[in-house]
Order: sequence, then C-alpha cells, then structure tokens
Amino acid sequence: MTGVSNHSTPANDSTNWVAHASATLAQRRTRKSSARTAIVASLATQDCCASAQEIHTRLRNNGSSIGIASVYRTLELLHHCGLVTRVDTGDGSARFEPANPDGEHHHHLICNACGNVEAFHDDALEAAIHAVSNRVVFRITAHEVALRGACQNCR
Amino acid sequence: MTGVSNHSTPANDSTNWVAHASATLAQRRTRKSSARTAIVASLATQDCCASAQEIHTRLRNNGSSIGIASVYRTLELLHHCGLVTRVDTGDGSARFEPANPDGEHHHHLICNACGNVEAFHDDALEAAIHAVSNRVVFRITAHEVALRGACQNCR
DNA sequence: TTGTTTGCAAACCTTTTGCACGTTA
DNA sequence: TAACGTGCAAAAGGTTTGCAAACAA
Repeated sequence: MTGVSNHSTPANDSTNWVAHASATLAQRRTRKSSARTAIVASLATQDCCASAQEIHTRLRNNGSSIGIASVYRTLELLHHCGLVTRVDTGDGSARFEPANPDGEHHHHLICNACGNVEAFHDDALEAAIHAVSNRVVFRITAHEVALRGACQNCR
Repeated sequence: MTGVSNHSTPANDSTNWVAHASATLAQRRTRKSSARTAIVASLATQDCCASAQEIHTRLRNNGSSIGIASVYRTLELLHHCGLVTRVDTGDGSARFEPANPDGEHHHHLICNACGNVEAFHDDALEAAIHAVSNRVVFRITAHEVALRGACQNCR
C-alpha cells in the first residue's frame, strides 16, 4: 500500500474477511455454491481492486470453469451485502475489492499514463469527508476519493 | 448547488468558460466547426455533469443533426485540453462538465436510489486532499470525490 | 423434490473506429 | 486545394439477461 499510513496486515484482513463474508452470506437465504466460494476466496487474495474480467480470468487460470455471468452476479450480491466495494477508475470497467467489516477502507491513486492503481489512507481526509457528510442534505452512506496523476514509473 | 458553500454564479462562470474554451481551442490547430461550437455552448448550460448521450439528445432536440461520434470526439478533445472534467457516477456511462480555468471545481453527491447527482464544495476537504497529494509518490494532477447515499427525496 | 444457482449464448448499452462526404483555412 | 472534421454504420468492449441443465437443501 502506497501512502500516508498503513493499517493492519493484508493477510490478517483477508482471513477475517473470508469468514465475515461466509457468515454474512449464511445469514441471507443464499445457498453455498462452489462459484461463490471461489470468488470470495479469490477476492481475498487481492491487494487492491480488480475488474470482473480480471477475477474471471484469474479463476479460469486456476482451473475453474466458472462463467463470467456468475462473476458479475456474485459481485452484485456481495456488493449488495456490503461485502465488496465498487471502484470506478475511469477505464471503462468497474473494479471490485473486499470491504472490511469494521469500515476500515482506503482510497486510490490512479496513473493516467499506465492505468496503475495503488491504495492510500489518510485520517485527515477521512475526517474532512465525515464533516461534509454531516452537513449536506443527502444521507451519506459511502464515499470514494480518486487522486489522478503520474505514478512513480511514469512521472 | 447543494452543499456547504457556494462560489461565483453559474451564469457568469458559463460565459467565461465559453470564451475560455474558444480561446484555448483557437490556440490549438483545431478548426472552427458547427459541431464543436454547439457542444461547447450546450455544455455551458449544464448545472452539473451530463452523459454523452444526454448531450447528444439535447442537441438533436434543438434541431442539430450532430452525430453521437462527434459528441464523443469533441468531449475527448475538450477533456484533453483541460476544458472538461470527466465524472464517473457508476451508472455505466461517463459524465462530463465544464472545467473552470481557475481550477475552481466541485464534487458530487450521488443518490444510490434514483441516480440524482448534485454538486457540493468544501474548503477543508480541498485542503486535506492537497496535503495528501503532496505526500504520496504519485505526482497528482487531479482528484475526484463522490459521496453516495440517499438524496432529499429518497432518504 | 423444489427452488436456487450455474454456464452458455444472445442481447444490450456505451464507446470507438472506418470511411466517404462536407467544410474550413 | 489540401487537410481536417462530420455523420453514419459497423465494430468493439463491458455488462446483463434468458434459459435449460446442475446443484443444494
């Protein structure tokens, strides 16, 4: 993770997230299926966001015969359950990453030259967003910040 | 404009922006064409961001015979010249709005229920983003903030 | 068994591209 | 006139949907 501060380790987060996702899906009336299990496991391995197509390719490369439609349907389900965050990087496709149960999250640095995406976190920024959220007429439930420019290789 | 603070009036901004856009395009080797003139004029009437399809429809409704391809090509040109900001609201299409020459800009409140988009501005948020931008390894040239939730009608 | 979930293929929608024609300088 | 810009139509992605077969409870 690039940026101002780090939080807990990815490995620990991933393990917790898989368990949290399983529990949340179990609470719903959803059935246990190999496709969903595989997608949840695959999401947990990500450092940052990935597109549906990338997740699909990753699973097929690992021997799965999952269809792209199931990837989209499962991502929609996970997003609806608050288990996944949807990120728009402006490359014409949506990207997805696991959402931490405790609300801990990061934002994104996007390279306009090569499309590289990295994560960052900043407490002051979160505080400013929180303050704005309390002041506007909308009832805010989520937020996204994207910083665009040139990455270390492209600058 | 919804939110914490207002800045200069839309009418004044629009007029300035059309002049600024014309001047900027003239500096490039671009030719004056009716399609580009119409698109610039149409963009200037927007309160907030609009999709290419919406801009196209608006122009056709006003009697123009412009093609959708010209709308996309012109928006790309304007974006490349820094005259237009591209906004991703997550509805599957990019949205566009005039970019002020002085860097003055706003961010967006997006209603998850009805898709309504409104603008807001907050100085503390800008300051926080500026501070982060100076600290990360990327060289940041632009930023976007999206606050999601329920609008006044849907909350 | 019964309703859910799946993979495939087709459909859909946004955006891009090829091309012949019109327009600008 | 020579290059640039346009509208149209076709192509190219990404995403969604219809459906019969596979699967979980």
